[in-house]
Amino acid sequence: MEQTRKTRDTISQWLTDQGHRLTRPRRAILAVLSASDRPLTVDMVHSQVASQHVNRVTVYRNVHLLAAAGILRVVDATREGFRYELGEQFTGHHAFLVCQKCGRIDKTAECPVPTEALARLSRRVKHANQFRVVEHELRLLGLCRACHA
Amino acid sequence: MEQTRKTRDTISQWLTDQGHRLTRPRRAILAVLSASDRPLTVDMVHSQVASQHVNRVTVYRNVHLLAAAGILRVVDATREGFRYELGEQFTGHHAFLVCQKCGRIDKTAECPVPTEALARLSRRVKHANQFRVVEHELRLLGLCRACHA
DNA sequence: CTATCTGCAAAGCGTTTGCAGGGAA
DNA sequence: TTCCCTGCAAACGCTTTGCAGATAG
Repeated sequence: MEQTRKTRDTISQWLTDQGHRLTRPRRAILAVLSASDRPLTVDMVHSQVASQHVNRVTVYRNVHLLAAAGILRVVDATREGFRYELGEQFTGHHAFLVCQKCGRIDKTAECPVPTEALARLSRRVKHANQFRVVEHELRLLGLCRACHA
Repeated sequence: MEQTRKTRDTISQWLTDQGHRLTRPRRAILAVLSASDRPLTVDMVHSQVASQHVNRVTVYRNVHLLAAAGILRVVDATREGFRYELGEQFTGHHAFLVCQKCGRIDKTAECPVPTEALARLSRRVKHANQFRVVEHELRLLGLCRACHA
């Protein structure tokens, strides 16, 4: 995939530009997250890189590092610990589908929050709460296919 | 406060109707959550009821019970464990302000997600993902007053 | 060659569970 | 009086940390 190839190069660049090394575990972890179409927990990532002799602790340390480097986005816990996915600069903006029963999280193709309505609320909370909105995250809670069967 | 009084009676009713007892710890926990204008962690609740000899474990058990009973809404983790607030039937629908630095969570007065745009997306994911949307949660991420100073 | 990174083991810490005594209805 | 609930202590499981050896650049 040229697309995938490009993304991978961009990410590598991003990493090395910040003075981080491109190690074997990091390649493996990024490959798993790049190939996934939904946020993954540390455990999910680890189960896919364990065969390549990547320690669970190394996964923990690297998702933190990658998130701090702006390559990963922390999606959030709903059981099972935090989840991680590639940042919006790689995947585009979207909402989340969170299953209230099993905790599974998927992404939607689009986000229904209108830009100007959001901007209006951002201005309001800026004044009312002295809160500076940087980004937003819409979670649609409900039941996934497996759980409402 | 007549308003507060009414809410408290409603909640008590809700509890006893489901066969649960109205105990001293439960009154204390509900009083704290009712008085708060933002979601609280177990730790926050406990620190406010500890003086009344309510054990931390009892807080854990009761927020679970109250959430299962539909009285509390689980807001979510962003460090510091899960947070709880009264259900929307008591507080109305709103969005959240989540500080990316300190983890503080506040509520907004309104939610900028338009009903029909949401309904449209719900229909779409119902077909595309076989996912049934029950409710939604909009989180505005950024910096709170204390953290951008 | 050197500073960063990894793996292993152990510590940390928030949350859950077992059990006996206590209290609401 | 009965069953639900609470408190205490211990168990659990995920996450973090210390340290010595490995490795990218």
